[in-house]
Amino acid sequence: MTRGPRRSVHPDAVLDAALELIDEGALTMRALATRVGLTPGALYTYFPDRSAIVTALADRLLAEADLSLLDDPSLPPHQRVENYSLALREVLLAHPAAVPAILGAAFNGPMALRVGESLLGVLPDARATYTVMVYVLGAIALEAADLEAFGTPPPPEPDRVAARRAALLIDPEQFPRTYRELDTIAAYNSTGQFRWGLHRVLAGLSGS
Amino acid sequence: MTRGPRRSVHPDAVLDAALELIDEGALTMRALATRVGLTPGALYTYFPDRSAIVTALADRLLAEADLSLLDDPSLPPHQRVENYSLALREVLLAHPAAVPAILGAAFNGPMALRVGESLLGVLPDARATYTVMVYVLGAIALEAADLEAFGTPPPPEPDRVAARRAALLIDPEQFPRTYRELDTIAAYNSTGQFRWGLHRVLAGLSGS
DNA sequence: ACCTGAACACCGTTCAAGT
DNA sequence: ACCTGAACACCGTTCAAGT
Repeated sequence: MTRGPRRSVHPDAVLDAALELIDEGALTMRALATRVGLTPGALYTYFPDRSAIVTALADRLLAEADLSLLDDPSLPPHQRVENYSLALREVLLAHPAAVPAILGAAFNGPMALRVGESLLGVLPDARATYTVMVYVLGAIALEAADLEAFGTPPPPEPDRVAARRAALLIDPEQFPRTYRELDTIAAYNSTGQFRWGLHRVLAGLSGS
Repeated sequence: MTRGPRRSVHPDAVLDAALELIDEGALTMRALATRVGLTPGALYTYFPDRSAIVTALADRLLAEADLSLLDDPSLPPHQRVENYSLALREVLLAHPAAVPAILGAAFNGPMALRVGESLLGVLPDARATYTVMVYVLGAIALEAADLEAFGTPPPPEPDRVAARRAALLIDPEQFPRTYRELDTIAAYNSTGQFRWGLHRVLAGLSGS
């Protein structure tokens, strides 16, 4: 019974443009309006305010990670969690500037609910589920912050690790333990470290 | 040989005022200048720009958690990590609005380096150290985001858990597992969940 | 060096008026 | 309902000029 669209642009097109602008470094209502061919005031018939756009965007980004990775019955539970976590990490790190919004806003959104429900099907109890979410989102948040320091698009991971290693100038007298671990520290923000930590976390949750 | 101060206010006083304004909900250069009795432009003789203020503030906040908790030789390593983590959590959750800045900025700061060095004295290897930092900072970030939804000062933890529980209206048909765990989910942002998860993470790291 | 006053180039949001 | 044009009340930052 709904009539044809009266809007000149689809709300999803607004979110597309918003994500582009976040990736480019600055999401403003004025730039967003220009990009979709509207006047700033017109955006307020699509979303009540700027924060509603960011929230909607965060939830949509969360939806891009394939949730069915958690359901594959042919794989052991920990493998499913790892597969989904890696997928989520990839999706979110493709848009590092949007990550802070996700931690703040979207984990109350509708998609976050679905993620939680699926995770509960794989892990022993709710506390374990939350512990994994904390680790995965925490790692992604720290990586995203670091990633923003590089250009856009950022150089590949090995180059980033090498650049970080070269930038770490540590006084061995003052920070002897740090100095000894510089190679590992330079690789903190890497897929390898992410997986290593996730394995340890899951191991700890199994023994409970 | 340095002469007496020529500045009308100490840089630390600028940071004090900046933290107040963050806690009140909005740190602007203009409000900050007014609070310390200056004109906005004068702030730029103290800090090169707004982000430098936020970075300095984040590092100072990090310094408020007692690092010596990690060194106490009379306690087992895991107990020391827990004591410090709880102290850091308390310091940061007292200023939830400042937490995003800490994740983004300060973990390259001078104080972050000292935290890392001390942690390396307690935990087996650098990868384990980072895994703990990810868990602790991730949990604090998620809790801080939630805490900002409450007033200032926020109600005590049990009241917050109860309020969250009452707000969780879940369809048992669509989200059966979530529905079954509502009490636990309402307590995600609590000292108990934080400690439980930290114990599991540390257990996982011991077995490596 | 530190600070003021004033300006520049922006913001998010509102709202009467048009279609 | 959707949109424009214009305004309101802000921003961070710069800079000549004063001390």
